Amino acid sequence: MPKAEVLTSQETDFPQWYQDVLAKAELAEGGPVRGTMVIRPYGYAIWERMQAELDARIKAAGAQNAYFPLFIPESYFRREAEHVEGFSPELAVVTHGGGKKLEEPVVVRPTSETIIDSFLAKWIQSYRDLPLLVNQWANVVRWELRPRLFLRTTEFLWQEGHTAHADEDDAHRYALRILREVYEDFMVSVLAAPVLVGRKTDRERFAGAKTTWTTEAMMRDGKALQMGTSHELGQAFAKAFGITFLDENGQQSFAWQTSWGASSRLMGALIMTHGDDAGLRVPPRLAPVQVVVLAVRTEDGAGEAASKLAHQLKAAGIRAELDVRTDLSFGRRVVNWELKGVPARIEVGPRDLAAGTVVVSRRDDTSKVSLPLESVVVQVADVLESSQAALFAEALRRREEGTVQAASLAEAEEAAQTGFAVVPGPVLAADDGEGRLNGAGVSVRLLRRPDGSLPGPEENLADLEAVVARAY
RNA sequence: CGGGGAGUAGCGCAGUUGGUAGCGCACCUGCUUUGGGAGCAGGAGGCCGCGGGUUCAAGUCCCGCCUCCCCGACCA
Repeated sequence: MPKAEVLTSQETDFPQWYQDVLAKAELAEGGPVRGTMVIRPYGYAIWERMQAELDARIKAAGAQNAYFPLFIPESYFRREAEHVEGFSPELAVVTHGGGKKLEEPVVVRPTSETIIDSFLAKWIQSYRDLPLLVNQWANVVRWELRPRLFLRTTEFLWQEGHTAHADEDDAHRYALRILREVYEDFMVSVLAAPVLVGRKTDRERFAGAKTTWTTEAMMRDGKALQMGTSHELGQAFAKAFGITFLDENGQQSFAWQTSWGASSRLMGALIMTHGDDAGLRVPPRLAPVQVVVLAVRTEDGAGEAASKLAHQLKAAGIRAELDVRTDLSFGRRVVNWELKGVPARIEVGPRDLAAGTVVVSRRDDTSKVSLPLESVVVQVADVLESSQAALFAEALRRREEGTVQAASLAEAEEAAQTGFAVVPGPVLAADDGEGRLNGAGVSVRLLRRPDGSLPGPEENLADLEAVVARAY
């Protein structure tokens, strides 16, 4: 039983490694139409865990789920100039239905501001109706020129929140609340991804937004990935769709709005933040399977003991799965569970049982330890928490080691070949620094204050610093 | 749309001067195995991208078309 490379190594060819993980961990594959994606059961189980964790936070922030149509009249898009300009090139448009040419073409939603706002306009009459906070889980379509599974697909899954507020300050505070309490918290405490938070430059802003706030993380190849964004839309959409209300003084006003989203791209973030040359590594708080109990053999009571242990783990609230497929070799099964990134594996065999122990193996650091059978249920919970913390710490260290201070554009461009560069605002502001970086394949991921805190929506570039990188 | 590749078994690939379609992995059956991708034996699986042409004969040569992948511009 020779030990061969299971995957293309990250160092050899990172994109190929990514593809290998998708296939071998049975996460996803391409569909027959270019840019479409089939999410396989194990991949979807992880996505459902992401949804559950995000959804709980969204609801805690006061938003309610609703559902709006997939099809949007084409004319709706033309009502907001910047929005239509940004999205026109990537719209999928239905021109025929029921065997006949449609009177007005119908757009397959690329995002739902226009359709949702047209209903908010009907639902909002009074300041008492505000804030109005809705979210939907949906698929959207953007006709992408160069798709990559999970990272950039023509059809993708996401949640999109849309809110209306009585004044600008309330909208501003809510956009930041979503950024912090939904996105940052999920990414840090569940996904174990040390994200940076900041403001987008005008160039990187959402089409139609006044201000875009973002969460960005460094992938293992040093590139940046935008993970969740929260937009302050001002009153532009309210004016385009007629979202007005009477305030306390009986004055007619336009609502102030936000929209915010995080997508199945988070699956790509998971893979590229934690995956290694043995496959995926899923943080325990996210993992649909936290512990696999693997019966080495079924003889001498090992099968029964493994089954009993799996039940005890489930009863203790741990997401456990039993593997008694002894028609497959031990090594084969171990490799498969490692590819899928299950955080902990408990091996139960006759040899262990004779000693009253089991072997607990951690996916994050590959360590193995023999523990007493009676106490393993309690101890494995500690192992899971420890593993969660270790994955975050490892990703944070990687980002810190891969980030350099750059005093010039040339230094920034150089550093961005392998990681992040922090550039003083004045350096970026002079001579269209951002445009010149873009020309070199480097983009401004976010702006923040030099002390790392979030700037105000209007704070000047000269007083801020930028994190720049190559990005997905 | 510009530049570069590739279409042959589920996946990855080979196929010579044209001459009956092959290899590895995966799959099925049986036996032996199982503490880090098991071994042996037997077996199943093909519109060789599509259309035309040359030829006694085309995966192979010629013409046309289609699709996919990689690198750039757009982007969650």
